[in-house]
Amino acid sequence: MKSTLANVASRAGVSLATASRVLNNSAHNVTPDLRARVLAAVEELHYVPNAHAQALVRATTSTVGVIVHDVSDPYFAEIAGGIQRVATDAGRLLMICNTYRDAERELAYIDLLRSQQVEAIIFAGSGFVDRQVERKLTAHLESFSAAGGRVTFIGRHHISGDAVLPDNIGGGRDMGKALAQLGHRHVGVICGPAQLTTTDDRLNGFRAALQEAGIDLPDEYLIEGDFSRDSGARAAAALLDRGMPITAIFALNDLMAVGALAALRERGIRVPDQMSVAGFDDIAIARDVTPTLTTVRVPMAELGARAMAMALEPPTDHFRVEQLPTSVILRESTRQR
Amino acid sequence: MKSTLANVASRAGVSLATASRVLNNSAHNVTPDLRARVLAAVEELHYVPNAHAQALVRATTSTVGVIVHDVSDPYFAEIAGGIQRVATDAGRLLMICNTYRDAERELAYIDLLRSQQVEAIIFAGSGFVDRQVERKLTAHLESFSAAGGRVTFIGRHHISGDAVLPDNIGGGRDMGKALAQLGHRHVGVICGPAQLTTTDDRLNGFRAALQEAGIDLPDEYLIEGDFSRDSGARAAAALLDRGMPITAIFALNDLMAVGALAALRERGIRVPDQMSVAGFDDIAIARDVTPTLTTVRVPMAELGARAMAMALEPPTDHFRVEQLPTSVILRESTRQR
DNA sequence: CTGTTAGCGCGTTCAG
DNA sequence: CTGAACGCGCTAACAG
Repeated sequence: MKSTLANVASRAGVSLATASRVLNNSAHNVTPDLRARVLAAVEELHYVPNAHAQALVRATTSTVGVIVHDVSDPYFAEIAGGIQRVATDAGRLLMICNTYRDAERELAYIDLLRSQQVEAIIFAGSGFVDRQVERKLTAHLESFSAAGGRVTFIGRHHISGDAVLPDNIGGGRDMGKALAQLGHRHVGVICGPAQLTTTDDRLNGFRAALQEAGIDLPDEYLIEGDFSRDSGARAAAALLDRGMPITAIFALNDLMAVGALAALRERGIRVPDQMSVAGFDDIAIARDVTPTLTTVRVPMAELGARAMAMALEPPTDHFRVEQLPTSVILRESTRQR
Repeated sequence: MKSTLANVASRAGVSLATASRVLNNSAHNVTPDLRARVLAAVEELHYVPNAHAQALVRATTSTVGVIVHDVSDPYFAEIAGGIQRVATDAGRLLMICNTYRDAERELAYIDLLRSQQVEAIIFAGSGFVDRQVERKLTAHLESFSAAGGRVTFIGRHHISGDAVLPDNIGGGRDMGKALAQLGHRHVGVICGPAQLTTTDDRLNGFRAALQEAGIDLPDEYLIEGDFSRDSGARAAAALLDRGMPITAIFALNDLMAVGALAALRERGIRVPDQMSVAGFDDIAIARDVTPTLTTVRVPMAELGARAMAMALEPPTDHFRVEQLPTSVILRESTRQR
């Protein structure tokens, strides 16, 4: 016996409409007697409404899509946690999709989520600088928004929509100031993928601060990673091989900084005595590596929570952009030069 | 203009059925001419099929539910990654739900996923020893299975269903042997929540190995944590405060071991010189903490991948149970006594 | 090869 | 206060 409203109704000896009403606490009142009979039938049949049938007839779905680069990356895991919390409180279900930084997959997921009639889509993680990609993205989202779907971005700009951003430029600048103040004049930087806006912002802020302090940041001091731990290790090694007089390494995220720490250890270079290391994000393990990692704290969970909240609020006539502050946290991996 | 099949059909000047056929590559062949017109209309209208309407009429949904304790825990993040990979390859969409170890929430999610008509539910993470809870769980799952839903468990037994298990008992035993061999005769153990089967298995295996080596494991050497990093730190501190002659601490998961490492560092106790520390799982950061962490490797991603694969295979007449091997990995945090 | 039609399970008018 | 009937968007017979 399938668990459908019709079965519940007939078992309770009432009409379909009545059964529906008691399940939805409809404005129409139902006789306590009938109500009880329906509830009993629901219990006996282990009835749960078919969400798809409901979705077909209701205006909205109460499920929201989340598109991230990779949830198993602690940065996104933290953000997802923040989103989840607010979503759960609001009775929303999450569909989490990993793009693994593939722009095409991102587009495919938008369609997929659209086909699921999600009420909102939250993008977490940096966007692509590529103009072409952004255009396609916008086109795909347009049909979604047109149908009443809400869209929110976390840490991505150059795009039309509500957004909540960590202050990447400010964070980069503050780290630049901090390292300059510590007396470092030659700093190697492990960047993220060139086409990500996050990379741009953090680096630009950092470079600006150095310039203010009269410090140059030549191109050969820069090296590209992909925000993963292992790429950080490789990049640090490569940086060392270039034989430059650097006294500090700034990785544009913590995961790469952790990799750099490992690479330095392997080569017997003591941190911070021989080389200072700094990261960005302040993921949980930043406190557990040795030495503990100096970094820029990004309020990840809060970023996620705010984005979810915005997506649930009624749309405004203009796009809202919220910026959340970042702050440098000095730990053991950096020291005065 | 809403994006529906009907609109696509009328725009292409064909019938609903024809439009449906070209979109589903139905066995029925369609004239190239008509096919092209439909495809063009799809393009212009940015049409994506309504998954709910499809679900209502199709046998199965191609989305599977995943119930975990907490995805932002690296252990589950790894497992989820493995599930995700196989799911993506098989064209399945994932709905990930966090229970935060709340048995009630777990039951609620089963109903929720059932209402979403998911084709399978995968449970990741230890079950509860509680008989009452298991009974309720089984009851909820029964109606799901009865309707053709598939169920797979990761690391949970005492329950009827297909399962893939890490060899927790064997892992515990091997670690017991290893520590005994290193000469440790007084080992403090930081356990997980008492009602989780994982805690039982790992501890029982460990205790058995110690006994074989003629080593006692008195109750005051045990302390309960909740598998989180901070609980590990607290537990280690408490263990030290008891003033016992322990020379090693075995935490039943890596996260707690990392916490213990932090607590020891804070008290100025050198690892492994003054105290050896071991964990369980081999999460990524086990290699990045200092000293690197001795642990029992659990093939987490593989666990997830196998579970997803099993859920996708046709059901058998009996429950299948696969056990994946674990192995001790000796690193720097333990040493000969 | 193509079009017409009958449901899938549910919420919601509209009469009674 | 209750029930019958319609339609959401789509697929799968069934005719033509």
